[in-house]
Amino acid sequence: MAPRTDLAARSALTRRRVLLAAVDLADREGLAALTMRRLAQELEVEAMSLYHHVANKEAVLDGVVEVVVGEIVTAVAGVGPDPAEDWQGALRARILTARQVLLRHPWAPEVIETRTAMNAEIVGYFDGLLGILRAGGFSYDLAHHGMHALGSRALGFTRELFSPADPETGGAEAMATLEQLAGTYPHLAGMLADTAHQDDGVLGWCDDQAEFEFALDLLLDGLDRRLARG
Amino acid sequence: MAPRTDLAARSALTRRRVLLAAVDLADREGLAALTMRRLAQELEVEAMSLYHHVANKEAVLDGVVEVVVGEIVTAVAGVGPDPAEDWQGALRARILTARQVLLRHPWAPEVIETRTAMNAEIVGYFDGLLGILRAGGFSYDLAHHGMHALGSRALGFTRELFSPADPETGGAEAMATLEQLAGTYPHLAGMLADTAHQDDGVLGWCDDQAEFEFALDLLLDGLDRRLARG
DNA sequence: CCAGGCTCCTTACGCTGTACGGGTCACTCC
DNA sequence: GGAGTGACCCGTACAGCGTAAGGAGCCTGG
Repeated sequence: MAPRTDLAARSALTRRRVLLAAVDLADREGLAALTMRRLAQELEVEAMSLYHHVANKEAVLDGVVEVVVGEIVTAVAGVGPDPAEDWQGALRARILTARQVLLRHPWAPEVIETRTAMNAEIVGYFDGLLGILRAGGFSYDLAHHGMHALGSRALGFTRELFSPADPETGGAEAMATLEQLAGTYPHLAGMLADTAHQDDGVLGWCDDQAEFEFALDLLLDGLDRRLARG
Repeated sequence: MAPRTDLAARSALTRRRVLLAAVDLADREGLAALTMRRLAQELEVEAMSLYHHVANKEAVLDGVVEVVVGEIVTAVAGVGPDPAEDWQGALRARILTARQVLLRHPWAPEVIETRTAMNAEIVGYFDGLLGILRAGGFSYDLAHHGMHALGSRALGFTRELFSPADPETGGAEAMATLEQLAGTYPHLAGMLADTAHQDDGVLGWCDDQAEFEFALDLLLDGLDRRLARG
């Protein structure tokens, strides 16, 4: 029964549409909600229908990374100074732009880190970064080391260790366990006491953006010295 | 039926025994094999019995991190020079020792990065690192930035982006896709050509240990300059 | 002696990814 | 024009996951 004239209305599934829906779903409801059934539901389709456009769930995850990195590639196009004159500035601008994109997809780092193969978008992005270093006078060897040293930071993210799921109560919680153990952890207690009065007090004192830039500049400076050293 | 005199023989389940078995299982068969049923089977027990010693699977994962970091804490005890005289050497020695421990548990980084709360072992380890920086003359503020900059490297690991599951064929595979796209990715192609003749050729040219130390020294040097700068 | 509480087991539920076997459409080619 | 062909989608089913609920045997304290 049920005349399926709605086929056109649903405008036909494509790999692209599946992947965009997956990104959208993860953005709205988190990575855990990204299941094949839920994704299919989002596209008003049955789960098994997805398998005609993607090989399996891994392929979906590969695909969403492709989409997100595509966003990055688009966003970084043309930003920053001329690398031949200021490679540090050029690299810095690109990486901070990439970070802005990833802040819109907080689930993406977790997915990216579980990928084992590159895709065209990623390779292209890295090739661009490498081009900046080369324009700045880097040897292939030093550039290679530099890219490794940047690691995931090159894509604009670093995974914070033990960041509480709920920053609201998480900070206070960590604070409490720390205070009651101040005797056994003198240095942490000291650091806490030192920074407590200059900020709001809880572990929310860590400014992600500032820490990211601090570490990035540390690395860029270090690379610059290696470059000057020859 | 089945007289259960074997209770003593199985020497009674404890939280500790569960966690050690979990670490052992992950070491032997990988993280994917670490399921509640499989773990129970390892301990010659039914899955639900585990829940009398651990709250749930998350608690198991918290626990294995605790065990692994415990190994690290034991391993780093007393290694390296006196931090008051050589904080860089002291920090370096500790971190490289931690790395050795984690190389024995290749699945651990993935678990560690998904934890949201600290445990006593971790806090203790970090307090020790902080102590080294303080002995080296760091302000609490700079030490804090430094710890963030080190990130997971402080525990001896960094997650490589897109490292192939099978390094054997993975490198050659990446190589192949790269070669055929040399035109569109000139810098990567150039780097490949440059390094190909000085090593075995495939992407196995990346020496993890060397890259880790390069980046670590970059950061330590950078911190030293910030320290000297005041 | 026996009540209570650990420990452990059995069963079952809802969820996951996905293999398999269709059914229905748009199109192509004789 | 009618038959075939392939793309697309669905329904059902299975094995495996984490874990809630309840029951059985043993150890210990009153």
